[in-house]
Amino acid sequence: LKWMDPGKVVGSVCGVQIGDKFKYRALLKMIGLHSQPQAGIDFAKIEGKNLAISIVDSQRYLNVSGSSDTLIYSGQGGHGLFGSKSPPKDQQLVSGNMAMKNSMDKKSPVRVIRKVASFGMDVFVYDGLYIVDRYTDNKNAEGNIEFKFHLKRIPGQPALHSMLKW
Amino acid sequence: LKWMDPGKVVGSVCGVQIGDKFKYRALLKMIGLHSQPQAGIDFAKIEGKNLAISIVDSQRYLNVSGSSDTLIYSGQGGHGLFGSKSPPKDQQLVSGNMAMKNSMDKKSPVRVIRKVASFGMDVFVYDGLYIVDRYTDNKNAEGNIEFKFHLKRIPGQPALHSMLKW
DNA sequence: TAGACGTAGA
DNA sequence: TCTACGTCTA
Repeated sequence: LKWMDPGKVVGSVCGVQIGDKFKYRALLKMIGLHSQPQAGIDFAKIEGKNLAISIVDSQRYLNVSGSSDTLIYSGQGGHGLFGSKSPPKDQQLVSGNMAMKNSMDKKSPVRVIRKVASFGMDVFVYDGLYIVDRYTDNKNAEGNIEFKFHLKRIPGQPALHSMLKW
Repeated sequence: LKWMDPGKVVGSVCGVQIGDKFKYRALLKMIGLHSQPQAGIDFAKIEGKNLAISIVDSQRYLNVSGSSDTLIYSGQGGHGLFGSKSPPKDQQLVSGNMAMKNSMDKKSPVRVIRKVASFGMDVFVYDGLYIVDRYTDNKNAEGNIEFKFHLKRIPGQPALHSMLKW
């Protein structure tokens, strides 16, 4: 009746390689890649501080991928999603956003999972470890504060595109 | 990349016995018991008509279980759920509700899955095949039309309580 | 208890 | 595009 729980791990997950694909968010949890059923930022309390350990880029926020080793990830909260009905608000430096800042301060690695379309189907692909380099908290088009976390891929990992076998 | 899809079946599902328990709705789909991720009524087009093939009683509507072989199931739509924020409306005889009526007319069996609490956890239990006996479309407390489908358990099936082994 | 980058089908 | 008896974590 109870699911095996792989728990929360910082850094690489044993047995999971770059390019591994998963159909459902629920699978990410079972494998131990990302525990949150919907939230994009997963974090864990490490030595008394919440550190971000994985993020899922489902392209529902206005994230920007620069080169293949750069990712700009929008903070959560404030209803900044596409098609959200709730009135927009300022994002707050709490919860997942605070965890992202803490990971930045500690230079702690963050797993990145990207939702990509493949043959008309969506899949979640593991893209390896990133470091949060810096963040901004500018106002967006509606005038509300929105965090943007700038992540850099840790060098030495195989390129994602070279690991994609469909 | 693709899930095995057991497809939609009317009546019993091969390999599934009364009393079988499932933790998640997603499992009901994988097994072929109920394809809808949230909707309570699943249906399929049979000989040109949509017939209800399975329902999930999650107790979010005001359903009434009479004796162990009777079930009164509320129609869908009209936001008749507990804690719904949307303004209530009249339910319409469309979609799942229409499928329930069609199953009634054809005396086509409907699988019933019940969400029950067990040791503080929720589980979905397969309860066997029912026939839609009749339905009403009275106004509820708020003055909106609400369907009530009266289902009778097909005789000869083992009692659910006798199959429950926790 | 409420928030969160869900998901399939109509 | 939107609805639908979802589901987990904090």
